[in-house]
Amino acid sequence: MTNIRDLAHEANVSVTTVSRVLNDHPYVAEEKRRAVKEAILKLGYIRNQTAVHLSTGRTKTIGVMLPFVDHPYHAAILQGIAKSAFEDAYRFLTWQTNYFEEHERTVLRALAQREVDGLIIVSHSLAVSEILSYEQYGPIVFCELHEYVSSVYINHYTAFCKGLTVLQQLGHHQIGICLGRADSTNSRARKQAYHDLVEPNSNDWVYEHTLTIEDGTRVAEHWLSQKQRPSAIMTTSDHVAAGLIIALRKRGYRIPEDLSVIGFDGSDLAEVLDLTTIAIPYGLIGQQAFSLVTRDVTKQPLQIEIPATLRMGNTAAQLPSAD
Amino acid sequence: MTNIRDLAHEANVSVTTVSRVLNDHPYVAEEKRRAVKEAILKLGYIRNQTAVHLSTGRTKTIGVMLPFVDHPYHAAILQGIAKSAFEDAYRFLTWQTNYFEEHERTVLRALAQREVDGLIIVSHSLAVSEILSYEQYGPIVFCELHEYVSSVYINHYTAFCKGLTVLQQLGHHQIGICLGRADSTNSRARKQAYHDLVEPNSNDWVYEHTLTIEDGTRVAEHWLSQKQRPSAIMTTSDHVAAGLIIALRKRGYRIPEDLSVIGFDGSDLAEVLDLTTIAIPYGLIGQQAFSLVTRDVTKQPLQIEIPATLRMGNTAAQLPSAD
DNA sequence: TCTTGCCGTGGAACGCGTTCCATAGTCTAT
DNA sequence: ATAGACTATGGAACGCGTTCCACGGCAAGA
Repeated sequence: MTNIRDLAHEANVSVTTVSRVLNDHPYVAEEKRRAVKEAILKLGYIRNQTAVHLSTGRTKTIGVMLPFVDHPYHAAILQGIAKSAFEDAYRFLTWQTNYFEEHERTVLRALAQREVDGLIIVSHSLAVSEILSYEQYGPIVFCELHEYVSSVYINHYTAFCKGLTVLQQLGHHQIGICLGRADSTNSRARKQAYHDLVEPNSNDWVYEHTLTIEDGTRVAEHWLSQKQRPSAIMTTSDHVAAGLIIALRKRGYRIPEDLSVIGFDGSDLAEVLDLTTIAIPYGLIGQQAFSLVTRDVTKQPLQIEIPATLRMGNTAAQLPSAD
Repeated sequence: MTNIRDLAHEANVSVTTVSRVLNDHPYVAEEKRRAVKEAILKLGYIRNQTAVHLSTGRTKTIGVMLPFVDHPYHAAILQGIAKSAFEDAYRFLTWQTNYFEEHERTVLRALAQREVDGLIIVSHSLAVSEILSYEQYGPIVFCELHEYVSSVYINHYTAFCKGLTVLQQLGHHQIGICLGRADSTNSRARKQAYHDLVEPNSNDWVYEHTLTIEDGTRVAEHWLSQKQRPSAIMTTSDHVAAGLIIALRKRGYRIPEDLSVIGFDGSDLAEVLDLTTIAIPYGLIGQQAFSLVTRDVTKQPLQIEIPATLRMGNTAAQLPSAD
């Protein structure tokens, strides 16, 4: 493989000059610049990026930690990252952790080992403090809100409030909610919204550990088994809403007449099923996270809130008989 | 930053010995091994991977070229790649090309520049010959069938035949199909199946350029506008099927009574809508592609066919009035 | 006793681009 | 005329882990 020294020899210049030509530095006479370019063509030289990485101490690569690359929500964020990264001639490495702590540590180690210049943490199960102990090795950006830490986030409290308020405006008083992982930051915020706006004390209509379509069908079973049923449910995600709706329709129930349902995400699924949902611009989260992780390291942590908007479909309706 | 030479000094051994300890090579006295490990702890040494990459000439990283990271089909393949890569302590770089040729060339260049050891091409628009001209820099694996090239593929001909045959067995004679990109390898195979099994000559019921939910609604419009309508449509993807079905149901048509529809992919969407579909184990494609791209370079190209299976839902039914 | 062969260890080269520092010529401002 | 600034250019160190090669010691087989 021909290298920069071969080029220097061929073009009768120093390696420094070759490097300058390669990097479009000024201070190279036009004549020599041409000579180097000819040598590149003649010898079929191709820059070895690994050498550049070692030499510069940067890889122009950022790491992305997420639990599942093929969940619509995470894939959409990834899409935004991919877009921004490409525009800035950055690369990104993706790690799918399945929320396993040991897998997450692999990602952190990669940062320490200089495989990546920075990290975007889309979702995690490790303690934030453990993650932040790696900040000495490079910038870390979260896709959920943490104090004093760079983050791009959805305000799940206000987002859930939007959904709950609409249900109340439609006359619903008996409202349930679905939550995802029990102890996550997001779930806590959502639960808080529920307690503040709807049910200060009771958890009878809080359906936990729901994330997938199957979980949605489980919620349906649960709802069916209850003596006192909510007339509306604000769900974790469009997937859960879909599973819930499909399962109930199969049993002969009508949505929204028998149960109003609001999804969350604004995914394809919501479109197909004409779900009323809280739409989140996930691609934008990825783009903003990328811009945060690549910006000047010396700057203060920045927190960017991404807006959630209610999108009306036909799965949430006026309560037929107000009691 | 402490490096291997600092360690050698601290532990009173040579850098060679340190390297051996780091890599679990034999031929290191237990005593020295311990001394090195103590030095690592004491100095807080962390291996610099970029140096390893330069030194070994390998990055243990493979590149993935795909048009969109957030399309379910591609994300599912990515998921399989992520799983296998993690298991083998490999990394992967993803490039989202949007089918832009210049973006695709960026990926090829990355291989030549040794950023990655090999490439998985999930889908592409560049000519295969141009892509293969980069094979000298590392293994390239395709996720669609190409002669004499390592590929992991779905036999779209037989897969489509499965769907078409079922429709015929249900009594349908007037069958339409949806295709994706007009000139893609997959579309050609699917069209061939259609001409061989159903309509040797006519293209009246071949709906092209369909990929998304919106495209599905477009197909619905088209179908509605036709005097002679097919009684069944085999679609490009579950998304197209979903768009088509939803649009027709909105217009008051019944599926499958008025039109039988078969999807393709076996996605979440199919599950939700209870689509009859051709299910593809996309994760498996990713896993196999990974194992091909990382296996012994000297071996012959290998082609692995991934099976497609018909999954019955309730969107394809017996033709009510056989003519 | 001599030859192999294996264990253990280290020096030094290697992979390769970047960049600091020194040198020198040219031009402008004082 | 001279200090200072700018243009050009190259030598050599640097970043850092890997590995080839040489060498000494020791045990087993001939």
